[in-house]
Amino acid sequence: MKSTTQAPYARVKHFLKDGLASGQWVPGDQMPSEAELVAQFAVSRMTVGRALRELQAEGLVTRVQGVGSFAAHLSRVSSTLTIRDLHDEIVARGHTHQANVVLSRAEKAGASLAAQLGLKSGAPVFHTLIVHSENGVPLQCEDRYVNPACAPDYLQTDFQKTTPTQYLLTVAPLWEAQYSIEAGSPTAQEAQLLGIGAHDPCLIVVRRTINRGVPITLARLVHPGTRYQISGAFKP
Amino acid sequence: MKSTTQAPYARVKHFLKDGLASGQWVPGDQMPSEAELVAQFAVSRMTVGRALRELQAEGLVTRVQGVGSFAAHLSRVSSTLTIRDLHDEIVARGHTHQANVVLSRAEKAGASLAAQLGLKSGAPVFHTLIVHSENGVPLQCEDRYVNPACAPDYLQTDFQKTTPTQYLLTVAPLWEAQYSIEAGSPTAQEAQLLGIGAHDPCLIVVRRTINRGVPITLARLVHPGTRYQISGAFKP
DNA sequence: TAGTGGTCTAGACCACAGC
DNA sequence: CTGTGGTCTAGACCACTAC
Repeated sequence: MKSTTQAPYARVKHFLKDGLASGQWVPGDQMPSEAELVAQFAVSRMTVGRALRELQAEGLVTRVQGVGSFAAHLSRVSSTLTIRDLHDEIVARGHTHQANVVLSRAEKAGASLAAQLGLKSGAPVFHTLIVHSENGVPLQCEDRYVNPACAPDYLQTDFQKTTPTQYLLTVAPLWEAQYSIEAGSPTAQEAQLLGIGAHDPCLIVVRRTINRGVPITLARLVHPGTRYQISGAFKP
Repeated sequence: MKSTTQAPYARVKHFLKDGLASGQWVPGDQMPSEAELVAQFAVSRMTVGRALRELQAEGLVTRVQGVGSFAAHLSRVSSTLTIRDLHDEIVARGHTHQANVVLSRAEKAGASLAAQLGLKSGAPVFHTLIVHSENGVPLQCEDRYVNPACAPDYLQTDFQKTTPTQYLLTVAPLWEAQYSIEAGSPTAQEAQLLGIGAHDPCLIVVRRTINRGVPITLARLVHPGTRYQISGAFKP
């Protein structure tokens, strides 16, 4: 497929996208029906159907069976937030990554933690505290609890070579995650480990990962506000 | 389509998803070819093609023409970050939203700002500073610059009723955005407007919006760390 | 050459909404 | 009833990769 000769479904898709971008159809407007597009572009219904289905998946079009296709209301603009493994992220920048394992042991879960990992209060959990550095500068303090049932060999991992995220992806593909991102102050220990002041702003990501309904891990990732940011783009 | 009787393409898709979730295919493994799935499920190639194409769009499968389909490496886990309009977000929680317009005027753009908005240095830009409150509590300080060419009537908007985001969506659908999220301290003015201490951690989102290659607006959104967080989920 | 994915067609049946 | 989208089929041609 040459770049100058797009596939028919792509031509239909771009035609509709252009119309949306130029305001030809404003949110709520009814868009051409599949039959109209079939006639206009002299293609089969499968082809225009694919174009519309992909636009729907991208959130640009709303379709209702028996009614029609409509320009979507874009009051919610969704972007793609990519949570990369920190090791990959650092290496991709051409820098060196170093992990300092502060703590790695089994503990008894408190009530709150047990609830979040789907365990009974007092059940054993794995706990690691690792400081990740980029070119020697502390970038993230990773405080993580792991459900032993999902990763019995977790504590035997050499976290200097394999990040917990990488290891956990091998034992259980990541199929569901809840996260929250907020700004806050580090704990006294975190401030010391990261080499920052007790009141320096930090970007804190809390992430809970679940595989097939079973909670795997709960992580609190603390980053110095001056050294780390999350960035991304929204491109329809 | 009954919930107990899935569409064929969905059955194929779930079969492959289950296999990936259970580790039947680990990242890098070759998955069944279209022809094999056609035989196994007794469906047409279009149907298995759709299943595989959607899995590819979800980032779970990598496909290479002439080679095959493979379980994707999930080192990058992408989630969907939804940037909702703050007004909608507050109203959705059943709370009241109030906007306090601190500043609304035209200014001359400095070099850096002009560059980011694609203007000449010294060209006029619209500048608004609005404090958004939820149930009377300041939640966001919105410092925004707007390209006058894209929204000539911007300053005539009643920001008590319509947020800048809502207005800008009407004059130009949002087609591209770059954002960064970081933790930092507020400026002295922001601290005062938000009613927080000068060193309280804040979640700062900087967003630049572009429509059809033309920069529309640049916004700095400062939120008190104790009152605001971004949350979301990753669900394949 | 054989196997893979990428795409298209022409028609079909169904479910649903509105008149 | 008509018009809409939701889905499927059976076969086809092409481009690419590997051998």
